[in-house]
Amino acid sequence: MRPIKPIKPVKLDAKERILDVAEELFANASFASVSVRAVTAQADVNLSAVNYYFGSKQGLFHAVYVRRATLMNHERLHLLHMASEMAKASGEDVSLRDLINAILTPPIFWLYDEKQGYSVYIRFLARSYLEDANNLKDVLSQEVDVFDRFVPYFKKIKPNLTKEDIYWRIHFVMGVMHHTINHLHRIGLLSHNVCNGGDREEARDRMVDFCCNGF
Amino acid sequence: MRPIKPIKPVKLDAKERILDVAEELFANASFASVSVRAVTAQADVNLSAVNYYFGSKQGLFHAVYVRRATLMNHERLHLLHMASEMAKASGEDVSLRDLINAILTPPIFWLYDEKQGYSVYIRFLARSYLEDANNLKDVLSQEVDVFDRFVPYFKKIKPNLTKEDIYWRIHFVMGVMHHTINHLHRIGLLSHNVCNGGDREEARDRMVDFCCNGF
DNA sequence: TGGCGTTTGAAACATACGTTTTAAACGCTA
DNA sequence: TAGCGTTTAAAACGTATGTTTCAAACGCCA
Repeated sequence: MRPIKPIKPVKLDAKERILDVAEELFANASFASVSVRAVTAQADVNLSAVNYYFGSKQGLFHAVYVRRATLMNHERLHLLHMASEMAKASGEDVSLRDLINAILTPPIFWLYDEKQGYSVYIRFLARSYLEDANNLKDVLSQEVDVFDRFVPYFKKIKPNLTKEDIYWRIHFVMGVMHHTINHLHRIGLLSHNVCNGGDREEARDRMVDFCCNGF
Repeated sequence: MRPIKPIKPVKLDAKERILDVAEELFANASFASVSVRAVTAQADVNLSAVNYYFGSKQGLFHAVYVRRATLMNHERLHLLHMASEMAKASGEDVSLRDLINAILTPPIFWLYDEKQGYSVYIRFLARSYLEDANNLKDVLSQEVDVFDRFVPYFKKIKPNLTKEDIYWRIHFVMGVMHHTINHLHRIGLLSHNVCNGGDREEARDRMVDFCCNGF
């Protein structure tokens, strides 16, 4: 039933298409409930392609993760760096708001980014936190490294807090973020459609406000 | 180390044992990755029992939920009621801390309750938030009803907040809670074992502090 | 004790899954 | 064009799954 076949097929790489589809499906359902067949069918690719390119279903999952993992944490560190430079120039400390901003802005802005598929990735990432920890050891360790870079700044602003306090509060900030990401659509139900969560600046600012005060 | 064994074999109902095991397995892994066979084997029950008692695997999942669902929300409303009575007696408003407390204390205390299996249920509940929304329509609506009872109290304490503000902040409080429940073990990794998250009062108080300030 | 509704036991069924296999088709370089 | 490594195609394999079946065992009440 195909129409006239074009000379050059305007298709992305099969590998890339598989990653896109897998990202989307894994973002919306658990690892076990997403079948390789569903991925390959939706990516318009042969069933064996997944095992060919990625070795296994697990390999595919991991590949989806690593494709964009470091980029987001680099964005965080970049925001931290910029805030640090600005503060240095004006002779002040980095503000608490800057720190929270640097942690929350990349994921929440990605969440609303429809074009490049980052939105899907963020939901994928948030969901994958609940999968078996084996798949995600390197996910964790990378994020831990990033937050370690933030701790001294928190400590400088709030010298009376212990490291324990700071870790707990970073943990809560992550909680606000993950829950917002996973259940953003639910704010409508909770509020009887008073809130809609459609504006990324609003969501970001509300989260940042809440977390700054919480800290 | 049980004392003398009574004459009647002290086995729980098969039905109850299935629910206990399913609760535990569903708390630790996704719906699709938990097999009926794993449940029945661990519950020391025949394979067909699940379909006999609950009709289907989905039915079992739903039964696990409904077994303790209303109780927790009743505890929340009870705490709200008590705080309201105390406040009335002293002629004051219910404090913000009382409200946050009433929302967070039941789940977080259940989380640390080893004896009655409530701990497992709380993790089951938090995880089930990420499963397909179809299974959980009544979960949501019940929780929404409970929080609606809280809104007027928030409004009275913070009259300058809009309803929208309040719903967003309740949403964030839930985020802190769910993330803490799902990733409590992770606070150790994040903090390089500075924090351990072993004390329910500490966890509760830290969450309440954070959320009170955030509000 | 006898009878009957309820519960359990063991096996089988049909299906969906991840993975493997084998050969054909493709794309590039010599 | 010939040759060869890479990619795709289609089918099959073995296994695990949810569910059904049907007879045996049980528990209770007359």
